[in-house]
Amino acid sequence: MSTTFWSIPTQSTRAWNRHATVDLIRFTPGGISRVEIARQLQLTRAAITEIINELVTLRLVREVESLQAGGRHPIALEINPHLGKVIGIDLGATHLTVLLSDFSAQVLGDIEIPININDGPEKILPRVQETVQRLLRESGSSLSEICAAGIGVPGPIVISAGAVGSPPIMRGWDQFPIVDYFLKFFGCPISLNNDAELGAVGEWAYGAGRGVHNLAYVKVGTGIGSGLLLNGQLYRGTTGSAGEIGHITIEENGPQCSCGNRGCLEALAGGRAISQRATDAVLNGQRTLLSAITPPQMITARDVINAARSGDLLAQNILADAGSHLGTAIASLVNLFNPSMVIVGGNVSQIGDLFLEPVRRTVQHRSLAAASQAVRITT
Amino acid sequence: MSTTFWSIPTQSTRAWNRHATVDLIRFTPGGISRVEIARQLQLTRAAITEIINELVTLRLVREVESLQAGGRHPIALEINPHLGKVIGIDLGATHLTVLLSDFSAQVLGDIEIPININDGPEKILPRVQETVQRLLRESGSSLSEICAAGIGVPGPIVISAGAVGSPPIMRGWDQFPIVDYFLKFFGCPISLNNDAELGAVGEWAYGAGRGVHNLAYVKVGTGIGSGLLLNGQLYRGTTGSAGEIGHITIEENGPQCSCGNRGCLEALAGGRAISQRATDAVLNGQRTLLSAITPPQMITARDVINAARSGDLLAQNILADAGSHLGTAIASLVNLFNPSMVIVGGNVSQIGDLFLEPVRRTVQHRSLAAASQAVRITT
DNA sequence: ATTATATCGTTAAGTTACTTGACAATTGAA
DNA sequence: TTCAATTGTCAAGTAACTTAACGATATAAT
Repeated sequence: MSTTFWSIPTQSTRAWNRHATVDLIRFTPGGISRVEIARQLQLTRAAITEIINELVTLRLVREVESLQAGGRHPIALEINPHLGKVIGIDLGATHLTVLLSDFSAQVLGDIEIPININDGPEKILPRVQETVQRLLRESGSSLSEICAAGIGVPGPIVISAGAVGSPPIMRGWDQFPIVDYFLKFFGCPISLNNDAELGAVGEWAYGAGRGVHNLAYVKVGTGIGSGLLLNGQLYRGTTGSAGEIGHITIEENGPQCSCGNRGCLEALAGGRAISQRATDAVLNGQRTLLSAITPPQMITARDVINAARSGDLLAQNILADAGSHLGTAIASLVNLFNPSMVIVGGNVSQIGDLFLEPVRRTVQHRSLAAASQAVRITT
Repeated sequence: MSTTFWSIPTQSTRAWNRHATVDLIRFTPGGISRVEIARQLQLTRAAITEIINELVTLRLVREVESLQAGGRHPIALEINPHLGKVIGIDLGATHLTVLLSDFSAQVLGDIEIPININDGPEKILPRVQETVQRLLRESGSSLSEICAAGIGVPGPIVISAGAVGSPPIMRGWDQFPIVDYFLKFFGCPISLNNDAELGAVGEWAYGAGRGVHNLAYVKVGTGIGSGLLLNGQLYRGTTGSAGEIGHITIEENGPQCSCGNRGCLEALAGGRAISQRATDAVLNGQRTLLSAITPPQMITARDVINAARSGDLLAQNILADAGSHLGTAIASLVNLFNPSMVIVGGNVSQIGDLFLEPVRRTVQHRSLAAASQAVRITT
């Protein structure tokens, strides 16, 4: 819409373009030439030359070998990997993943351990700290080398407070100053983000959604969240809680959800709903590989996924059913957003088309033609 | 998100700022000074002086009387109303409204007539033409004075074609070149837009949502549509069909909808659902003012609204019920978008809190606290 | 081997659209 | 009458591009 009031941030235009240049270099494996950057950013070679000169003197970018043929060989540019290291922390509902990488996003090591997010920050955060230190030891790095850390959590972020705000599946974490905690530990810039939003940006940068302007990333785990990339920008809403697809209503009188309502998507297709349905089926005496797990109350969503992969019919049916419910929610999302791509992530997406087919079919069926024809759904 | 690739549109920066200036003048009743424009657009007085000089020589803007006190009086600027006139056409499912205004958005006259949109463009468009000519005659204007026309339709727009694409409630209009048709008639720039999107921009510019950055406008009529203003920009999606809230699923096994699915919002809270429920109630012999209308099949949504205003209990219940369903859908929208305001428009919104209260209650109840606390719902 | 052609990166001059800072014009209040 | 407060304007300066020419390499053709 052209009726937006805005002015050019004159003092920072160069900063924007510098940032865009760095991102472009980072997200192009194998390096990229000045001319190619100029083409993609719609600037002239001369302008890029100047920006690159700055970045090279800052030692953020370095020149590597030449590339193609057809004339003078372009000089490949890449992020200087020796500038420092980066820590990534993925705080899930049931698992914690810590990851170490260098500045060019090369992974140097990672650790995954089971946790229960509802133990609260006082118990969990020290465990995160231990895990980070173990990872640093194991990969022969030291804390002083870390020059940035990123944290992903399954709840809405209050940016100003550096905390999560009234999260539906993170009991005890409301308003806890997570960023401050890690700031004291790492002593370097900390970025706290919603896990699904990170997924959306990740897919846009490296994955299936590369370069797509309107993209939704739906992360299915214990909870269900989504990250929205609209008009090429991450959209977070007024208070940073946009994309909470897990608690939109599918059935006005559906089953009870942990958030207190009835018929939420999460109550029909979330990790707990899947394990619950499996438990019920086993208790009812249905024939399935899952009967091997005792007591049946201990069946997890991951067990169901594994059984489905091994060909277990009951598990496959449960997942197809969840996929169909997810499809209904995604159809609503498609009607509202009209994105060009929806990417389904999380553990269930690993079983592939077995889960994705019911999703696709339901979306095709339940969303308007104008929108459903434009959307691609993948993992 | 800072990882967006963009470059300053150098050739058009000035055009942007000029446009922003014009908008600011237009949307400030009583005129605005150069200094105030400079403050709001975050530019210097000198820059604004230059832009204003251009606009004044173009005769688009003119200087009026002085304003306040406290120093030298600022010179008020306003849009030159004598530059030309503008036609607005609102093509609803059951009614057509044509409106004539001058350049400063002062309404000079309007006409409303009942139509049936499903008669198709071949029948309807000539009637629009007649109505426009009648309005021009009645207000003493001529076709040659018109220098712009805006058209609102209740369906998704295909901008490149100047037409609507597979609209759920506009049978026979698919891909009909509406813009071309009016271009031949008016011979001036035509702007074709979705009615709900126009509503969103209108509320943002003049109405309850002035200056709000994340705004959803929900238009409840025969169909239900919505216009989305995200990050201060109108969001239309990949193919221009974003905001189709009318066909998101509320009940997976709900009643049949005209779009072919089950349990769409429109099938539960749209104009046709309201009149249908009233007809059924009368046929079942319930006591209501609506029994006066014969045959009961002829009861319209507007009749139900009128009865509710007169205190009819049945009508009030039907509308409260529809409001509750609408609330469920808006709750989903709030969870996904986290807007700071939702504005409910259309005919039903005229009855005010009687309809809005169930909407508010359901949204409060069904959406996450982080999002529902930030949102205001009005008409 | 030499020349032609193509592409890459750099440099210098020009342009746009601002900002800075000085200044005259206007007004209410001391 | 003088002062302080504002508004609007003007001239000079600046950031961040663009244009255009040029030198540096590389492959392909003669």
